[in-house]
Amino acid sequence: MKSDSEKALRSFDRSLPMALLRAREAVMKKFLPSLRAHNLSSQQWRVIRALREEDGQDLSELSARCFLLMPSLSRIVQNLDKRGLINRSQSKVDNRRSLIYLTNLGHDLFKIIAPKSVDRYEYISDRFGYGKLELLYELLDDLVEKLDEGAEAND
Amino acid sequence: MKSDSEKALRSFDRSLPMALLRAREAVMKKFLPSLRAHNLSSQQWRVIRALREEDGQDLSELSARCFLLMPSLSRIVQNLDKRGLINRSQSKVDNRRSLIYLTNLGHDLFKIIAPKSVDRYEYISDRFGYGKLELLYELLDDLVEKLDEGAEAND
DNA sequence: ATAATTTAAATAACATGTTAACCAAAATAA
DNA sequence: TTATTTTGGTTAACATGTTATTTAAATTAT
Repeated sequence: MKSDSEKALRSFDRSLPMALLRAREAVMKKFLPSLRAHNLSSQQWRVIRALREEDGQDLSELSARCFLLMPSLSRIVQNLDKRGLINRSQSKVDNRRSLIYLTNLGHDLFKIIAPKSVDRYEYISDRFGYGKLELLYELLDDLVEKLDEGAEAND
Repeated sequence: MKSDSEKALRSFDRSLPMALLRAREAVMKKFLPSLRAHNLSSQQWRVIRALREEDGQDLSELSARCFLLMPSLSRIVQNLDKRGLINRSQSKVDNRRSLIYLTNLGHDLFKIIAPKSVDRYEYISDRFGYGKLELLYELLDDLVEKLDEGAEAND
């Protein structure tokens, strides 16, 4: 005998966060070893990629682009700095900001790893189908858009 | 002037792991406060839900169902045990296993929170569309299936 | 110009993710 | 049976996720 709330609650298999998490794991699974071979986490890789797209971002910009919270990013940047993969320099116009730049070493590492990422996407595209992959992107973007715009009114 | 590998590498906006992560955050955003109000993390909630579906699972079963690694699960179970939300009892047939059961307190907490989860799904279904939600589930399942079956040969 | 507020970033504290090492119980091999 | 291997679970160590707190610099208000 089940209560109303229990009856309506989705089973585990139909949990959307779990489904998204599982998909993410499956996608990254074969790529992570390429990162680990260079002692990089997926988050550190995100930062390097973001800097490769636009060098000299401050932490707030990086935080938004990499989808990392400031405390995490702060530690990650310290780590990459110690390893010589990035440089920090203080902004001339705002002493609070520090601007982050990829070093030559960072660029070199990017060039080594990037092809592995390309390979992985090709594999996924082959396996899953290019059309379905594009459809998935659209659905995910649309979902975020719909939920975010609904949230604005409440925040 | 860009190298071949850089040319082909997807931009940040087209990173599948990031898109999945963003979607997951958007989906959970409005539900997390309901958990935090009872000092529960989403992972702890997953364990409680799994036990509600089948009481008396061992840690390995829970690990697979909740998509949590053993070390994480081990700590989570210790935490929930200390708080009186679950019970542990050693298996009679295998002294290595400990079986986990929801306490009455655990069941009560479930009954309080579950309706919030139901509400959230209704909201998402309304906003995003039921058909698109089902399509998204199908695509995610299919993606995992395709990638996992390809992986078996390599592992 | 001074005070109050906001903002960028760092730190603290604790939970989780992740790999490796470890231990004891169980299964298998010899 | 005894030795070896496998398995269930814990712990260690370190990176990250998350909320709250803190500091200094910038902005705004008075």
